[in-house]
Amino acid sequence: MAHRQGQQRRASIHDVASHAGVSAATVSKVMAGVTTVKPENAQRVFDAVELLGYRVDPLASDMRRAKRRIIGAIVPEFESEFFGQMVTQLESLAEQRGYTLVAASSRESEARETEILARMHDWRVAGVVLAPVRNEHGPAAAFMKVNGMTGVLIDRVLSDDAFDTVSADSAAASAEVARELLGKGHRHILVVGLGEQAATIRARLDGFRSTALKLAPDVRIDVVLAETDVEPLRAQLRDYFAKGERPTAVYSLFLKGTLVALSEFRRRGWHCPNDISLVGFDDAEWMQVTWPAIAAVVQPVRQIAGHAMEALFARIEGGEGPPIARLEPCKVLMRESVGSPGNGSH
Amino acid sequence: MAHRQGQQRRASIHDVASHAGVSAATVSKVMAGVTTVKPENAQRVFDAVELLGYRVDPLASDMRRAKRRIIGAIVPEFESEFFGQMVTQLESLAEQRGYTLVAASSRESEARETEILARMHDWRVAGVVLAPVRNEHGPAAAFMKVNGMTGVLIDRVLSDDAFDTVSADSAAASAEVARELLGKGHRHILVVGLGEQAATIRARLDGFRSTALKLAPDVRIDVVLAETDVEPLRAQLRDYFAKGERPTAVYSLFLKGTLVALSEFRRRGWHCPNDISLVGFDDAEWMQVTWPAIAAVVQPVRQIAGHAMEALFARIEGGEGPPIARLEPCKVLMRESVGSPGNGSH
DNA sequence: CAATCACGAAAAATCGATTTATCCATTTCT
DNA sequence: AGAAATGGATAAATCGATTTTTCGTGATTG
Repeated sequence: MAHRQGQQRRASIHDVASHAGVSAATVSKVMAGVTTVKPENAQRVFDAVELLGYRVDPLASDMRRAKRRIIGAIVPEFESEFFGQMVTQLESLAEQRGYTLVAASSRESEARETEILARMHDWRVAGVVLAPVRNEHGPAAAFMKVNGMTGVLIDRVLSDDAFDTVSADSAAASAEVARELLGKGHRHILVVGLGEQAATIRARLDGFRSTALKLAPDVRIDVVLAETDVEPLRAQLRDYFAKGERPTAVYSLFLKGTLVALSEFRRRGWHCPNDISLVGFDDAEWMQVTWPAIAAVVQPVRQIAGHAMEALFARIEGGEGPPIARLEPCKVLMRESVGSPGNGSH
Repeated sequence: MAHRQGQQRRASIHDVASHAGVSAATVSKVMAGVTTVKPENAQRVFDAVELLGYRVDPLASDMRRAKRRIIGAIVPEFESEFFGQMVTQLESLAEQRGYTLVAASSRESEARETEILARMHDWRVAGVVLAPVRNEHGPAAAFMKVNGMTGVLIDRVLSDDAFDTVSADSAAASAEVARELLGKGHRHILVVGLGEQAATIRARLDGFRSTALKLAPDVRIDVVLAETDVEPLRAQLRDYFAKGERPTAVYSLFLKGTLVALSEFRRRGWHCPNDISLVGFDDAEWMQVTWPAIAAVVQPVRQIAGHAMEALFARIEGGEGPPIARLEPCKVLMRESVGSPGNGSH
């Protein structure tokens, strides 16, 4: 761990200045690419920089600046494909603009979310992409407002009076799922979800229900909504089926719910789509290689990330005007896990 | 976006000092929790801090410090469950010690890896957890050495002469897979992998092959190794099967390979385990809810993260001694996708 | 030929803290 | 009583840059 090279102090602008025989101010100008420096001196500075392996110290450099070329990203978790792809996209887009993305996860805690935000504020980030734990009305968004931070809210949000928002058009996608399922003849459908993420889940549920009822007023829609965690949902679902309920299709409003549903089907020996149909919000790579392939609503991650960054940079560069709420269309992939009721063997 | 509060300049230590009627030095001491301050003055400082909403500016505060309470984490990608869980764990462990974790992804590029590392060095991180793209001999580890950075290498590494390493015991896990498959009677096995990640993939392949050959010298082991990307692997695999090769089991050395194998099986209408058996390195949540459940090697993410952070903090706190290479044991879950050859219908 | 400009570079102020050196009152010791 | 020690606070130096101001020199102009 101890190395000759590593021991010596990092070269400062003054070291470069004295090696090049100029003042620190001149070095600073050369590094900034200012043209009012005699080419000869500039060259000596470049040589000294090369020789000493000098790099501008961002801590010192940024101290006088109001904002740094850093974008903060806060997501509820890193463990899902969705947020993993989201952070990857955001990171790549930030890099393209010469910004550095600093990512952190709130791990589904609003308190942590606000703490991270405060820290990012201390770091003077130029802007923040926040995927709130719950919705746009939490303490984190409030903190951003009070402190005049620049930011964009994504995913579990609908619209806000202070920040631009970008999210998947959950309601429209749910409506399409409703059309598909009813079109196949389903008249008893179970919807499973997790309540905490209010904004999105509500949109998904309402979008589904209203469209379904419009198409077939006699349709029966059961809802199993857990408050916070996955395990209670599993228990509730187990109870539901244990009571003898036999919907012909299940629509899961989020990925974990799809997994829970599948594992319950498995436990009971039900196969898709013969015994029951299944559609889930959120696609995953594995869903197209399983038997059956699982039908899913694909969220447009790239579009959400792209428009979020576009909106954010527009604000960073001083863009004015009322906040814009974008809804990006989803794609619904009806795979083999969905069939018509009554084709099964039970 | 414009708010009264947000407009006004952030309070500095001097603002607090003048409000409290003391010097900036005194404020600094109070903030640092030094006891040699008259309680009365300390109280006035606290009041002023409260009133002005003062927070220490980390940029200024850290400027004189050699190291900041920041840990950098660099992973090859954010999109897999494995690295998602890893970053989550690392973040949580850093938080427990009062450090902030800054995560970034190299997106499978060694150049980017080194750039990120240089940036983190500029930020004076206290230490780095690096999951290198390829192995411990890349430019990133070299950079860390030259610059005397404190760090730990994880995942795609075996051991290093400068840094502690922590990774899954790929060889042992592969050996166990070999025992399981041979025990079930398999004598023609295909191993699929991606070559770039040299360190790990090689260990997995060698561990499998040596054990298999020891147990049954007559076993036939085919290997399909793609260089860099997934699509070439898919093509190679397709060719392999098209030639009429019919191994009775496939062992995939990494998650994406498992997906590729499954999708090829699907294309050809083969079912596990009747037509062919499948085991994959890397577990995922969905593998236990599909039909059949997919056998997998579970990497001990928590242990790897835990020991990596332990080792890192030991070094940060000045721990000396030669670098330690840890191998964490994996668990092999033999699920339904593995059976005995010849039980099938083809 | 003296006065004004332009150019390039250096000196000094600044950013917001921390830390060292100093200073002033008391209190304690001889 | 005078010297030394102590507690508590402040002034000043420092970290490593950027930015503003100042300065000197040579070129242009009235």
